[in-house]
Amino acid sequence: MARPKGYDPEEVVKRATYAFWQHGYQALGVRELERLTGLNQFALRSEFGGKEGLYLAALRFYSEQAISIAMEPMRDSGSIPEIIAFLRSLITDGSMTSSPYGCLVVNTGIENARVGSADLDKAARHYWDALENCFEACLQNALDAGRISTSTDIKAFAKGLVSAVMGVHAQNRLEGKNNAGRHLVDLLCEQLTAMETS
Amino acid sequence: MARPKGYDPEEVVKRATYAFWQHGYQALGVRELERLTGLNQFALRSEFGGKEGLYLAALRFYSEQAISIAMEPMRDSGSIPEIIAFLRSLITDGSMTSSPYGCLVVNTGIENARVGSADLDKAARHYWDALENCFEACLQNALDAGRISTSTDIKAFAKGLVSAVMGVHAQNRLEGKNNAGRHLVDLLCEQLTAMETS
DNA sequence: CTAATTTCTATGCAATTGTAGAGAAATGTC
DNA sequence: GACATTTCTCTACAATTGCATAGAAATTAG
Repeated sequence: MARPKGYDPEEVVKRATYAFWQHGYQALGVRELERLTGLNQFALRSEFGGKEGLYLAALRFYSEQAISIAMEPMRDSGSIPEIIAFLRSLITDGSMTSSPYGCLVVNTGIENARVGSADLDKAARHYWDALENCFEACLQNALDAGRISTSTDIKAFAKGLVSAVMGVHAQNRLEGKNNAGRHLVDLLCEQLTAMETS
Repeated sequence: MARPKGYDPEEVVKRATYAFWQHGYQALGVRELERLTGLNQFALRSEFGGKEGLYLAALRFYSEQAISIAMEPMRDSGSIPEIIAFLRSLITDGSMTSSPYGCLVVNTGIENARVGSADLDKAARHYWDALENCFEACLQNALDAGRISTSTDIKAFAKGLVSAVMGVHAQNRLEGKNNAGRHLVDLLCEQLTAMETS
């Protein structure tokens, strides 16, 4: 009935994600993007809605992956150890949240790419909200279990951890090493451990 | 002997700093840059070496200002309170280290602007080294005064604080509010205070 | 006033940007 | 094999990019 596509849409999104992750949005031209993803110019428009469309697809892919995989252990019955494990995963080989290129969502927000920022802002906000909720749930579980002080401001602490995660990603990207932010991770883990044992 | 310049070089660098700070490097075209700085096309080349040259001048200006002003209290006889004051300045109106646009050095590093990265990397590294040294000196002073535990790994802690500062700036830029990173600042200040009183 | 020197304005240029259109190519159905 | 449908390649286009050249303008020295 029709000519088959010469590419795998999923694979393309995956490759696009890594490409934007590494180079950013503006610095990556469509021709280089086509080369890196194996996409042709026509498909970039017809299937993904051009450079901007593919960028949004990449951002959603990254976000979904990170939320469904990296944050998963924290979601239901997580507590302090799960937070610590997540923080450690930010600087551990093999984790998708650990990269010499930092975090796509952080990079996107800082580059402030002049894309139609409506969908873009929404995707970014959704990501950080998910992370904050995970931290908050874990802290609440820890509090319910009597493992941390009842005087702890859980919401504020969760927000603080989110910013710290951004710091780890930023440090990783600035140094081009996926474990450059390890000292901040250590610092946070020590504080979490101290909260628990006191 | 010659026609006088129609602009104030210092003022131009100042305005360029704010412009790049806000818009980033790539997203800011030379024509808009000229408009925002009051510069003309000829002067941009002859006096500053084009867009890239002005960018480097802006980065140096920002760095020098921050190092000589914001970090100054930490430099000589600083201790824990001086670190706390610096961290608070990151989210305080009127401080040059507090901005809804984050930090020029962080933004630069993350955008990974494809400028001749030799000078650029050097400027950025110098900035973070200066900050790390300030933190380290303050912690050393605190340790020498017996105000914190001798088991504290001062160098590691200082490095962790630097990453945390990046996180505060990132959060500020992502939300477009100069105090968005306040929860991380609170978290760090609490930890520093706890270290001191224990 | 003239000349010399520097700065400014105007125009343009080669390169790149993202996008678009037209015909060729490749498939399944008849 | 012919057709319809979808995908792909090729070319091109308008816009923007940063940069550069040339002549005009403004200032001081003589």
